[in-house]
Amino acid sequence: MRQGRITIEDVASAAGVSRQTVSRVINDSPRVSPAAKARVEQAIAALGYVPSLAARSMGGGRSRLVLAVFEGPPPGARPALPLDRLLLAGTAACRARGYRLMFEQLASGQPAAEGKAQLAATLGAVQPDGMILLPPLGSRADLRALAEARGIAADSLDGPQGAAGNPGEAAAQHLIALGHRQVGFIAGATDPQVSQQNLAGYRRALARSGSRAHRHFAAANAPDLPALLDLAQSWLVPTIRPTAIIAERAQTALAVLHVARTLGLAVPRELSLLALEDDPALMRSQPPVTALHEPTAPLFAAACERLMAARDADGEPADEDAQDGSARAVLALPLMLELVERASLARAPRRA
Amino acid sequence: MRQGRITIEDVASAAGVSRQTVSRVINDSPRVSPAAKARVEQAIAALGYVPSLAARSMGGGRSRLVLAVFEGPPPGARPALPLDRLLLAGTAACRARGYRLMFEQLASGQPAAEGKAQLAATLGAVQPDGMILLPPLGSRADLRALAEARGIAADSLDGPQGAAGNPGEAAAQHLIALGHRQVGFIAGATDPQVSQQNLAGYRRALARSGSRAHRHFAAANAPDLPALLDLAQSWLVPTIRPTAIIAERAQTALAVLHVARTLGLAVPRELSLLALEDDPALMRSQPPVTALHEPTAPLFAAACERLMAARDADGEPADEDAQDGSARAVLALPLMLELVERASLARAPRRA
DNA sequence: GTGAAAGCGCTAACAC
DNA sequence: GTGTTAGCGCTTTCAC
Repeated sequence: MRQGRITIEDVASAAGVSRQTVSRVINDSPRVSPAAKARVEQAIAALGYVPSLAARSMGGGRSRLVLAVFEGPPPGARPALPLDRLLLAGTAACRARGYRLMFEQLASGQPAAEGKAQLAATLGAVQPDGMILLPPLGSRADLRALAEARGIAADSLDGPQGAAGNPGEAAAQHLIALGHRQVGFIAGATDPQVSQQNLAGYRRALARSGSRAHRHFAAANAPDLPALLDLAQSWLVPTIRPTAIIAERAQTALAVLHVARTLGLAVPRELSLLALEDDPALMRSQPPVTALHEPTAPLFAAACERLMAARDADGEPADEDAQDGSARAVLALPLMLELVERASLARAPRRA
Repeated sequence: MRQGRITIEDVASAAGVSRQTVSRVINDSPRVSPAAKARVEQAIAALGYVPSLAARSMGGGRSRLVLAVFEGPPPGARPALPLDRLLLAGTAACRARGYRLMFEQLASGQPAAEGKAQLAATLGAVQPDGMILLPPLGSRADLRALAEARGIAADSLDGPQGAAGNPGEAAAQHLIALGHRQVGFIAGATDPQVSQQNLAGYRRALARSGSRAHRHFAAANAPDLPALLDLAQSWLVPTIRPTAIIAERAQTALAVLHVARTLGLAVPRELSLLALEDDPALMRSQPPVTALHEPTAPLFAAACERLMAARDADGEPADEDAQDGSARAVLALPLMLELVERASLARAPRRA
């Protein structure tokens, strides 16, 4: 049993009011006289009172908890999600509104039914006010139903609809719009499925534009550094070479950049570079490399916000973040992608 | 208010017992007749009953929550901690015992008093059963005191004592023990302070051995890829060159490996390579690169275990993880470091 | 072995 | 505006 935990009752008697009034103050209900409010607030500060989450949850039916559900990585592999950033962004967003974030990991290989059972147990135990299905769980209607049955709001990063786009396709389109025909693509995403989709999207975009570059300048697998350098070399040395390259990984883009510089190819004048993953290192390279990626962490924070706002049914959103010098733009339709414009993109040179 | 939430009462009446008996079953207390236990368990399964965390917390004074406290990264920087792995390992460890993990981020630049106040508020609200101070917070006695005052067990990755070692020094010693004199070091850790310490440790070890290599083969800052390749080149081409190189980052080790191969230097026969960070990519390189690092995630999971075991005061530890082919060894004194032995280390060649 | 009673700290619904 | 009364779903303590 907790030691001399100070409760709402202590505050009440210290302030000479009933505990209900104290409750009203901490929930800033409008119907409290300024005088009483002041006394209560002072007592709270003096005693260092903090309301218990568990008690509030029991009493009021609101747990002030948001549950983030994700699919764990297959054993030995790295997670496909930037969990560290999600954790940072999510806890911050929740804190700002007095909520707390909890993560639930569903085993990856697991049959759907098992994951469902596990989630059901967690929802029952934790009783979060809201649940966020992280990719690729956003499409799991069964999990959504689970929440709905319990009166728990569910959301995902794709927004309520689930209209995620294809980064590979968008990137290719963007480059094509800049006049490029010879556009290369180097895969390497953590999740091979994601790579598949990006590659397919890239191919579609190029085919639509009438280019055939995707037959020569598409690398499907994730080579290690030596292979990567060789690959870039083999693409960039010949006269007929890509004028733009899309790299799924930031590291890959950096490696290509290195090769280009070695060969005396000017970036972006003679070669445009676009990464499908953002990373601080892209900012510090020479020149800084532009990235087009799904802004997972911000989307996650936004989802947290949505859930909390829905519960609280009030307006005031939390604070927003600062800038870092790169130009950022969220691409319009058909997808939620962020283009972090730096200095590695240019119109295609006259003769490719 | 939650819909038709099924409670312990529902289970009790379904099983024809008092709710007390149900409580005994879910807490597996010994004093329940097998018959009653069976009926209750069946009712639980039939109804899909899950005890509410909040209610248990209120009733019993145990929240079954573990709080992990970490210092957030400075804005724009990446976290020094492998938060993603911590999240994975921690949630798994806690799950296994029916606990849940929560993270608390203390702003990095923040004055100590503010962080303390924030943590105090969180401890009050969440009332975790245990708290883990992640590096470098493990040394903050004030935060520990906060927990103690509330009867909350505190722990950190260094163990109760705080006897962390110096990976840079240990790595250098290990290589020296293998006969190397010309040992190089390339920094690049996320946290510059960590780099400083590793570098210092490396210098100490070399100085002790009488080598002067640290005057020529120590790179203090984290160069980008091109600079890195140049650096490796400049070290490895001359006749007097390192026979072993320590790299703080896995990526760095890989880059050096590439340069060595380009130059026709056999790894590990002519050049040993040791990374101070582990990464799946090290496993897949040619040859696989050995790593010596603080096994943060396992240590974290162990800390969770310790806290939960202390609370539960029972013996049974949770399941342990599997292997992946690399040989692992936890170095004895004076530090908690894990040597993931792969194939990039050998005794120094006859003439350096 | 089992049950009845009390209480954990809070909020919702009503009084006043 | 403020206080009073009920619970929320569990565990504890103590009877039986």
